[in-house]
Parts: sequence; C-alpha cells; structure tokens
Amino acid sequence: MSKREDVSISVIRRLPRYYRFLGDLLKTGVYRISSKELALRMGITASQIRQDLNCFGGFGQQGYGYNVEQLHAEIANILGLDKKYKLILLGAGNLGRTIATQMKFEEQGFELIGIFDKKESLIGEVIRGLPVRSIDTIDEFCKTYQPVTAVFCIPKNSALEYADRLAALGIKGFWNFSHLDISIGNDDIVVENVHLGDSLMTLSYKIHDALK
Amino acid sequence: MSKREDVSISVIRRLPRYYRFLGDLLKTGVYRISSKELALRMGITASQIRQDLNCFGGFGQQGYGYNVEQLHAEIANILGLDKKYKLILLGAGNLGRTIATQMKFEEQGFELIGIFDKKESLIGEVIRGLPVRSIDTIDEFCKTYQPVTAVFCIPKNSALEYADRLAALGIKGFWNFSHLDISIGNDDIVVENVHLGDSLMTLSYKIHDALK
DNA sequence: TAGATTGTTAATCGATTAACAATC
DNA sequence: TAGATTGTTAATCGATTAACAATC
Repeated sequence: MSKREDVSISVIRRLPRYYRFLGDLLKTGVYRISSKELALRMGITASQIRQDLNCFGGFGQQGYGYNVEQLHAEIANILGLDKKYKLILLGAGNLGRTIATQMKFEEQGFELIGIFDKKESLIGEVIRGLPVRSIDTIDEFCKTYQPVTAVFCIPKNSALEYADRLAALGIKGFWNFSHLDISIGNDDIVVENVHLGDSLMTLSYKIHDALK
Repeated sequence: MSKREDVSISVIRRLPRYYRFLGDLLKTGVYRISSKELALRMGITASQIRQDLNCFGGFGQQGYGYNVEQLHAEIANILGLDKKYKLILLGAGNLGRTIATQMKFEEQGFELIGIFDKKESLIGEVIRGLPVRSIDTIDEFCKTYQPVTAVFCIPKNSALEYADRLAALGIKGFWNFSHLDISIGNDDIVVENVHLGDSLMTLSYKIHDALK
C-alpha cells in the first residue's frame, strides 16, 4: 500500500471481490496469477484489474504476474481488514440477531462489543456472547468503550432518532439496514447502506425486463 | 411507461430510491413536486432526476412539476411491483428465515411459494405460513408450480450445486446472498447479488480512510 | 536473450451536469 | 400574459478499455 489519494468508490467496491477470488485461488493452491487469467475468471478486463491495483501501488512483476498470497494480503491491508474497529449493533430483532451471529466481523476489520434494543423483553438475552442492553444505556456505554461504528437494524424512525445522537457520541461509520438515508447533511460520517428492499425491487425490474 | 430500450443499470438502481422518497412525500401529504425540490431532498441534481425519468416517458408537466401519486405509481409499474413472480427460497438457516419473514415480497413484485433446506431437522417447520421442504423435492416442486425466481441463502458450495439445476428448471432470476458469483457463463438468467461481507469490507475501507 | 506481463499513458465510451427552447 | 419547470440537446466529467514501452 503506497500511493492512493481519493480512489473512486467504483474501484473500492471491486476490492472485496478481488479479495474473495484471491482467497479462493489460494485455497486451491494457485500461487501466481496474471491479470489476464484473473480477468477471465472474474468476467472483467485485465486492464481494469491492473488499473484498479495501481491506484494503491505496483504489486505485480512484469513477465510474471502477481503473487496471489501477497496480493491477497495487500488488499486486506488496503481495506483495513486487520483492524479491530469497535462496533455496536442497534436492534436485536430478526435481522439484528442474524447479522450479529452470521457475520465474520473479526475477519473484516471489526469487533462487535455491544448489542442494544429498546424492547424490555429482549434485554439480558445473550447473542454471540453479548447481552442485549437497553438502548437507554447507550450514551454511557459509548462514553466508556468508545465504539467507532454502528450497525442499524432498527426501523426508520428509530434510526432517525439515533443517527445524530451516535454521531455526537463519536460514531464515525454506519452500516445501515434501515430505510433512512442517514448521510444527508452530515459530512463527518461515512455510511454503507444495505437496502434489501431496493435490491429486491431491482431484481423485480431485471426479471420484468428479461421476460419481455 | 412508454419509451425504454436498454436503460442503464445505474438509472435502474436509482428508481427504488425515488420510489421510497415519493412514498414518503405521499404519506406527508405532498401531492406535487418539482425536480428541483426533490433533488434537494435527495441530495442529487435535478438534471439527473429529469434524465432518469425521461428514459421511461414524460411524466411531468412544464411549469408545474410532477404529480407525486402518479409518478409513484409509474415507477411501481416500471419496476414491476404489481407483478407476482413466484419465488422460492433455498436455505432456512438464520439468514433464510429472516429474509422469509421480514421482506414485503407482495409489495415488491413477488410471491413466496416455497422454502427448501437440506437439513432433516428443519423439514416441516413452518415459516411465514410455509412448510420447509426437503431440497430433494425441489425438481418436482418446480415442475408443478413453475417459480421464476429463487433466493439463495445457502453456502457457496450448495449454491454452485443448485444454480444450474434451477436454471434448467426454469428459474430466470436469482436473489443471491451466497458468496458464489452465479451469473458467470449464463446469459439467460438475471442475478441480483447481496454480498454482505463485501459491503462490510467496503465500510471498513471507508472508516479506515476517514480516520486518516 | 526472447517471451511474458506489468505499469501507465492515450483513446473511447458512458454517465452526469448544464443550458435552454418548448410549453403548461 | 409572465413565471415556472419540464423534456431534451450539448458540454463536461469520470470510468473503462486499449495500446505499448518498460522490465522482469
């Protein structure tokens, strides 16, 4: 990792996919790969791969290609997967507990340290080794443990209520599953949206379109 | 809905967001809106809104703007939200049952008609009014009920096993939560990927980058 | 050395934004 | 009619692809 300055989000969004493919290659014992071969497997152009990687440095070698293990590690580095950003999760409903239990946070740069809900009956329940805490204790919790990231698995209205509050408490990043568009009017924070409904509607369009 | 021919995916992906904002406007009693005002609320340009909409037809009126209710309905139409594409879900684990219970399929163009898993102990359990069926009965089920869409909440290996098989059984669209890149080498089908891990890694990068 | 493949510059393509005539 | 705002064309900007000299 070396150059970099304002790499476009289009490039960034391709990095996790490179990372996955390189991980798979490693598992199958491939230790060296050319941009041409990787492009073929991924269904993209070799030019794009080389351009993308060169936003961050020259990881390859002319006449040889790329060392799979090294490149894999470089991308992990670029993405910050070795970090342990403290993470809290809001909403211990269906979606919240699925996210809490299924995601491999430790492999992706995060450490889940707290789960919160407003529903009395859920408080105290243990999910992934963590007790569900009352949302009313979140200010104190943040002051003590200083998480930098929050996952929103709460309804739109609650999201609206907590977004600014958490930002004021030092939360810099939101992984947002709610229907709220958090970022608007707040430049200090970063947001990654997962709008499942939008995704499903997009699929609806694609099918609708394909069946014509 | 009128013109249209190969509208770019960038445009399509913005439609659900327009749809959400228009729905919110309707709820708050706004019946008329200009591209300028909508752009302001959404944090995009008015030009983009007008360009996007004009891929499908002229829904506005000079000097007036857009009728919110009508535009909302037009977009629903474009996206095919009034359809009832038959949908099956593979994988009744944590994620699968969350998707099954939480999504508003009927409002987004789909009708969930079957849930499948390979795990013996889950078979017969009822989720959203549907019994979990053995994955072994899926061929017969598809021949009988002819679903056109499948949700993949199964591991990569299983996804690899079932993608082609389902395509052969008439499945045209996949909502893919697995780590497999389904589409490669199959032009007949449409795929909408939800790579939660990729999304989380992207967030990791953004935070990493913002904290610099 | 000859062959392969990168890193990087240049060319192309597509998407976004600006401008404005048409028109309600 | 005058003012507002669209639909649409033109200009700009950014991203992808192609080409090729550098070099392992």
